[in-house]
Amino acid sequence: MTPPTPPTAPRTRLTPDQRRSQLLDLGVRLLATRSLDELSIDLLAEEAGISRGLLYHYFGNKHAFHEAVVRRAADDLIAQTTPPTEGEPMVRLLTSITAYVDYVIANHEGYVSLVKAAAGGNESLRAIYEEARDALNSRAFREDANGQILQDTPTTRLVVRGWSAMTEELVLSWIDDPSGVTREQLIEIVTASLPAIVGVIPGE
Amino acid sequence: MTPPTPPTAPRTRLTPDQRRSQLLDLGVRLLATRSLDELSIDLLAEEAGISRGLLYHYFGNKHAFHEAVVRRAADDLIAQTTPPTEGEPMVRLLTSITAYVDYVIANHEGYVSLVKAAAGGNESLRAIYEEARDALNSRAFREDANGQILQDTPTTRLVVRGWSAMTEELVLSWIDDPSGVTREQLIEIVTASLPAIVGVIPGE
DNA sequence: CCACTCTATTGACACTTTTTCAATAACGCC
DNA sequence: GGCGTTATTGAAAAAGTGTCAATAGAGTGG
Repeated sequence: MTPPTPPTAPRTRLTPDQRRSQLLDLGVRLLATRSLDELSIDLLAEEAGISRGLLYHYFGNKHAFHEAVVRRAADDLIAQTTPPTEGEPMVRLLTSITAYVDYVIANHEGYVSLVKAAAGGNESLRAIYEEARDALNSRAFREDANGQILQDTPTTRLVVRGWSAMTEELVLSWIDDPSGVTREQLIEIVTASLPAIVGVIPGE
Repeated sequence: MTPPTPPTAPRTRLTPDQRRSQLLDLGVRLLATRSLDELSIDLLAEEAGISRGLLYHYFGNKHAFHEAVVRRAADDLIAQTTPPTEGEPMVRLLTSITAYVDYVIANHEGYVSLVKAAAGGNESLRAIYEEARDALNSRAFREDANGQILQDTPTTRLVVRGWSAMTEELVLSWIDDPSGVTREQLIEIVTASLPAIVGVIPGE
């Protein structure tokens, strides 16, 4: 029941960089509509119009390919939510959170796949995700001419990790079912809860 | 390069309940150190010292086996953290959180398995996890003779979901690296942050 | 203590997906 | 227009999943 392959598809030859990019982009795109382990080499090769062998040539094995796709998605997230480097700290934080929320809204499917892939995956996948999240988190600590929002202590770091897990859960749950909460309220809740939680750290 | 299998391993015959238990326990243990799709039937059968066929006999297919493993971990969590039904609401919450934290400390492996599988898995796996988490969360809402802690509105539910994701992240991160925070402080942070976050919900 | 029966357990086989690799054929260069 | 480099392919091996008739523990009755 092989679909009648056009006699012999004319093979197109790209530069390694072009090909790699094409495959990663396609991977990210496909990931939005299925889970990581449903993203088979077979499927990808067919969608890309290439042989399976080529994928192995570029990425070595399925797992490495998945890793590259997740890294691509994570980089995309970071790139599209870069915060301003100037302004009042709280304003910068608000801007950063707004960018994050809007990114998740716009790339809902893809973001869910990223999170799922990372959470359910092995060490290396989780590491990529951790790295991305640290990049987001550290924005709350970043120091600049206007001073920084939070002290950088181990406990604060821990609490910020927690806050960021909460943020992720809130945004994703909200998208599933806003139940009366507006985007603005959501952003307000997320933003205001950071100082609220940090304020709860026991003095030493 | 097959390791020299002892001529023919003497087959041991257990009761179905014993065997099922053995396999589920092993499954939970193995899942703690690898991802769901690295938990192959092959690996499990080898670790258990049985044939692959036996796994299929008991669980039907790989997916059903995964589901059974996750359900096992979830049931264990619920059973071991039943909260008190009496007392001041805040005291009950504290007791409940303490039980949760101690459970995660004591059953780190099993809990990690549960979280990983749920986050990375499909609908049915996530449902099992959600069910367990709802059972924990609803304790914060449970009404009794002493009144309840929180109003039960959609927004509050949303925020509690977030809080609970934060709690999970905090406890797991803390176990990985306590960096100076004591168990008591951790519990205090987690407990105090629930009212702190709820207090941040915008009035309407 | 020895069949005998019941059923837990196995092993070999069919099928799907991943991985390997020698052979092939685009494209740039002379 | 021929030539060399190397991107790309296709076929076949390997690994994983699922099926099922055949095998052999372990308790039971004689």
